[in-house]
Amino acid sequence: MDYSSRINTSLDLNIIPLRLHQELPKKEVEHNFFSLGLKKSSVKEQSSGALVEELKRVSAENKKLSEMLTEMCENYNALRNNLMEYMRKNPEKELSSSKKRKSESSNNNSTPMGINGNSESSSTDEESCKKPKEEIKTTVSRVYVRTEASDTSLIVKDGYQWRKYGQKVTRDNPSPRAYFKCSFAPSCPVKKKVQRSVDDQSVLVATYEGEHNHPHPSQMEVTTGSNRGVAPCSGSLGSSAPTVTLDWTKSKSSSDSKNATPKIDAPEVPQVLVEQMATSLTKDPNFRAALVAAISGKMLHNN
DNA sequence: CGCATTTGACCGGCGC
DNA sequence: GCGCCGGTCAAATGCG
Repeated sequence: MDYSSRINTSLDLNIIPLRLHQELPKKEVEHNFFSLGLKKSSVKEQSSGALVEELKRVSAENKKLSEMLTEMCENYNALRNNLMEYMRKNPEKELSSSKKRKSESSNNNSTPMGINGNSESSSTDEESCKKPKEEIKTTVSRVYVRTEASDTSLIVKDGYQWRKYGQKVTRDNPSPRAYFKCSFAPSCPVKKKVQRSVDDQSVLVATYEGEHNHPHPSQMEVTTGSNRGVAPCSGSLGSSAPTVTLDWTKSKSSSDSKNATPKIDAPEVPQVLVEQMATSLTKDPNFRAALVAAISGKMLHNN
């Protein structure tokens, strides 16, 4: 439940070796990395020994991080189960501050979670009896994407190509909602709606409807790093529910096992969390510097 | 010139 | 039946 009291999620794990972090500015680390080969052997041995030491430490920290991640996932699952239980018991107590249209509330019935974007069609158990039309098997998933706050475009780069066909200002959100169809339409029936979050203007909420019936068109593009500008939104959106951003552009690199099906279905949460952690780590310049130092040490050690 | 985007009009469902 | 609202259409516009 209260992660913060049990787990330090700040990633401040002393992963960065103090020596590198404090004594050596980043530039100096890089400089050493490139000049290591020119140093005398004694210095080399000394520094490589220290680096091996640090490498061990980093490995230990990595292990610790993995354990924390596991625990966090367990806590998350427990929380989710509790919420599901609660919602099952109080189905009519939606967070309906403003009365929404029936169709919408039925579609979004499973989405307060935000995660598990699978929402695996609104036609699961309880809602199916409401409207005959709902039986159309459209899978609805919701994805949160953090963008630059100044970025006014409602573009979510998920690798697919979309054609915008409309934009509306809805009642419950002052920011406009953009409507997109898959550019493979009409053969591909997938639509998506993109709107800024009411709570956090820097977060785009993309709602996907349907499943692509064609392969991912940008397998090539993604490898060239076309995911700039889309950063995963870790943490919670608002305070009501834990939310997870699904960064579709990373689906290629995440795991080849599930790469075969470019479906809308959200990957299971632990995988997402792992990716978010990895992203956070790789974005950290200090971590990168330490990594560079560790790798160089390893290389020297092998030579 | 062709294609994508914009934007106001229109449609249909829902609540009163 | 009427008005509100979300969603879609399609003509106008912009861009390469």
